[in-house]
Amino acid sequence: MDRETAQQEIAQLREEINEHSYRYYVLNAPIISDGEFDALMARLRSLEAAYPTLITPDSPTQRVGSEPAAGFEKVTHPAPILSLDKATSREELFAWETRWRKLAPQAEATTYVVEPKFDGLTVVLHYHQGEFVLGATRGNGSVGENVTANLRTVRSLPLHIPLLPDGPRPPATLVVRGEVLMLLADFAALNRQLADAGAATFANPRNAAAGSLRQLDPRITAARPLTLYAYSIVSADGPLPGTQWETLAYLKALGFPVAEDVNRRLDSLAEVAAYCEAMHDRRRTLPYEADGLVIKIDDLALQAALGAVGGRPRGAIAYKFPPQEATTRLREVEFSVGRTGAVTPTAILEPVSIGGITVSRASLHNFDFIAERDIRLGDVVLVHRAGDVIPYIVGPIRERRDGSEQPITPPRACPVCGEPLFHAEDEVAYLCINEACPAQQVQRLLYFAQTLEVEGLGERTAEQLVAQGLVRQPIDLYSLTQEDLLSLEGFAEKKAAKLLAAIAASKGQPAARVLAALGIRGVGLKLAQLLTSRYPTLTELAEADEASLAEIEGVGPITARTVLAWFARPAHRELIAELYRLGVIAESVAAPAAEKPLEGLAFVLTGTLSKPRKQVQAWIEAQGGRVGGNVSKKTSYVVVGESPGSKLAKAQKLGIPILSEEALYRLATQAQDLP
DNA sequence: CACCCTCGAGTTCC
DNA sequence: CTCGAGGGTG
Repeated sequence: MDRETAQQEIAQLREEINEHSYRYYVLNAPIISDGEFDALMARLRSLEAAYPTLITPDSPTQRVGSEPAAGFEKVTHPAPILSLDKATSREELFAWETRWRKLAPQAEATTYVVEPKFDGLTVVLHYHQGEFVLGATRGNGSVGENVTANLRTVRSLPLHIPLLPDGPRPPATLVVRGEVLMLLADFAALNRQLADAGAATFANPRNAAAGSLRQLDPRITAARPLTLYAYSIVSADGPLPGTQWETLAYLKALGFPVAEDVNRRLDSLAEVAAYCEAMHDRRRTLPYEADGLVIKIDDLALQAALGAVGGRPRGAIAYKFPPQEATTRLREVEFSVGRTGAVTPTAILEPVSIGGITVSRASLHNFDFIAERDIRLGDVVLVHRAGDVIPYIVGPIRERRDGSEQPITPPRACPVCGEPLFHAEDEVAYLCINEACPAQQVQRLLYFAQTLEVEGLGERTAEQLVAQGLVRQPIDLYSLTQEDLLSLEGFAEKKAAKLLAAIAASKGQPAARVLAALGIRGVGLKLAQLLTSRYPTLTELAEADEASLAEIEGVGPITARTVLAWFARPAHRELIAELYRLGVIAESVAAPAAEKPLEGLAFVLTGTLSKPRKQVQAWIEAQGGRVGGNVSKKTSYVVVGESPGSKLAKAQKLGIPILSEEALYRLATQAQDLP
């Protein structure tokens, strides 16, 4: 191939690749597969390798990052980046409207634009004749740093505009403001990758984005999954839209990603306030972190006329969501003993309100978790709510130490029974290995009752039954009498009869369920089903040998050994026999081979469904499908209910098909009709 | 042997 | 929801 032909093909490839990137990153509607896209890139790379002089800085291959810079140059922004006034309530929003209306009594416009307040880094992007020539960080608002080389590696940043040939012609010079951030799914993947490599992880997506953008070596930035959203035009030589809403549309037409999922134009502040409040719950379904919303007067001329006071523009305001994290003091650490004997540390916190609820406890998971984060007694710790629900300790605020903080060490003895704890070298957990430990007896009983769905047997009752010596192991439940129960505090005839009935009703269960209820380490419902699919009765299972157990798909040598060790004990064999004798385990009846329309499909459920999630899960499994906890490449469908969680975002990112609950039921019936 | 995925176990608050 | 462990895979 001669140079000229190569040059033509290179130009064509670049155009194609840019168009497909735009469709993928900005329009979210790719028209070719990832594989085809990679092939185009590979072809371009090989041509450029053959003709290195044809490589230009705006080539899509150059997003991989160039040589490291010695430091960042300073860049003076064409207009200072101001910070916004804040509002945390509907009242403060209305106060803001009253304020600006006083200054512009003639104004009739009541139209506002609401946009996400991204938790990322503000960047200023300069284009000359449609080419991206300079990109800077916010810095102190007036002077930022030149991070052009790093920004070039951000996939969703247009290197030249417009991206589509039929887009509007850009002005000769154009300065755009936007936000660089890391999507939550990308952040999680990056942290997993860093952790696996033994490197330090980032505390949050914002730090990850900041750390990635401020790398002196752009090749590192290139390997980090950064994303851009644009939201305003700082300057341009030529006519510009007169409203914020049109500006957003114009930016999109030029090829910039805009946050269409959140952006709204609303006709009154009452609607704005309602939208803000509705976003409290919706924020966690966003693919990125946002700590609030930005509200701007749509009319840009009016915005400009209102000016700024104290470095804050009057024509816009930031609405902050109620915080989902807070700092508080770690007062104490409590140690609990689970049914397996594992000792779990729990932080007792100075009560603090996070996102509307008061948090006073949080799991510390294990002692490695404490050591990794260097969490100490008396520390002020940062607490957030994982998935906006479960309190999670992010780590200590080291700056707030006064030297009185004490290290947290694993106890030597079981906090409940006092026996020495066992810590295997290659395991994280500290275990109480005393089987008679009351804590374990209680937890095992609870687990058994829960697995067999014995209603009315809660923690308090379980504790009493064990403390009174009425129940040592779960099977003792079946010999409880009315009299026994009446001796317990809070039990009168009605409650006692109810519990006895519930215990009796728990008989006649499939072998798998009872096997799971026994609480053999590592054997839950799934594993129990695997085991009983090969050995339908527990008596047969007890006779199996290690090798044949480990042959079962999904059962490995370790699980096989644990199971066998359990069945090797005479007391346990006795227990199995007794469970059959009492009828707790039903004599196995071969289930009729049902139609399995969802065979081989993997589902993940998110949001509130019309029926309890468990019920939907059971139904899917009855149809032959599997239900997983998190979305991965292997997930076939994500079933979405009301106010879905982060799984929806992940599914969209991975391109996993989304089903409504109704569509799920339809899927099963349609499949049944297939030949 | 390093990855990715699934499962089990423990957990919070109302 | 998070974390660890076990199992399977390239």
